[in-house]
Amino acid sequence: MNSQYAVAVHVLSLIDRFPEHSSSADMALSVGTNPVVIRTVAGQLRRAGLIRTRQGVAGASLSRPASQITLLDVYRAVNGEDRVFRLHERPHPSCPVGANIQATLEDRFGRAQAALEAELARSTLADVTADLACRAG
Amino acid sequence: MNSQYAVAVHVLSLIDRFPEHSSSADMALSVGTNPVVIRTVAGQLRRAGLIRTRQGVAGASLSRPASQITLLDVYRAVNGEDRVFRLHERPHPSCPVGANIQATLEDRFGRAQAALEAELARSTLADVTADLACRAG
DNA sequence: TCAACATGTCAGCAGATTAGTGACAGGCTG
DNA sequence: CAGCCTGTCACTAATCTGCTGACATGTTGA
Repeated sequence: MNSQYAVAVHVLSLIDRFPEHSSSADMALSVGTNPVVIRTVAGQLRRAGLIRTRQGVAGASLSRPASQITLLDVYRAVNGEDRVFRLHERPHPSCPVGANIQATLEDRFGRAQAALEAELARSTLADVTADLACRAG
Repeated sequence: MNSQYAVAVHVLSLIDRFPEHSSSADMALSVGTNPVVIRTVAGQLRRAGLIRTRQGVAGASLSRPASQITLLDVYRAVNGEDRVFRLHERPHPSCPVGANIQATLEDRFGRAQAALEAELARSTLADVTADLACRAG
């Protein structure tokens, strides 16, 4: 898993708390990376319908309230259909184990993925920014 | 996540069901890879205390019953302390968001990781091999 | 004893992934 | 129209991934 997910949550938190400083240059300072990286992540969030941006105009805004954006939404926006666990590619079809291991693993790994996503769905962006405000004192 | 985890479960299933064909060469055939890959994964499983091997002697054996080896044990054997989600490295310490985002994400991502691991702990190697036997008919 | 074979481990390779960066087309605003 | 912004591309360097040859070391049976 690349760190784009963490960057995406960071970016959304900035847009929620400091919309007046949500240009790619400003957010790049807070995230500690290049503005192009911010614009790339913002593009994924925009295509997922989580934020609104306008070419040529600094800043971004949330498409819906922070309380209605879950960490699962962000995960899907950044990760697409990728799963946490990967299968090996070429198990031997003539071996009783090799012939069936992929289906079995897909089942078990799928349950783990579902548990992960269910937990992500329990946190919203509002929870995150409330937590940030609490920590900032 | 690399596919070593899937390979590790495959290897353990082979050792459980066909211990007489658990040389690195035989298992490499079933997994569809090079024997060195099998020996590397087997080394991780051995260091984690899940299997026993002897240098110079073909084959491996489980260190304890398959019903007492969970998929979480295998995950930890192969993955060490690595977590599914990565944080970005250099958030800005002077920004209220940047200064606290890592702690917040560590908390939320940690819960998701815990949910994932709890689900993995619910499956044992015995469950996997039973499933394989069922599918093989 | 020794030939044959096995494991354990390392080094190196090619291809994919990751993060960062410069460049620039195109849009907005005063 | 000057200046600034976003969206996107191409390129680089570093890292990761899977595979493979090589070889030291241990075991076994003749």
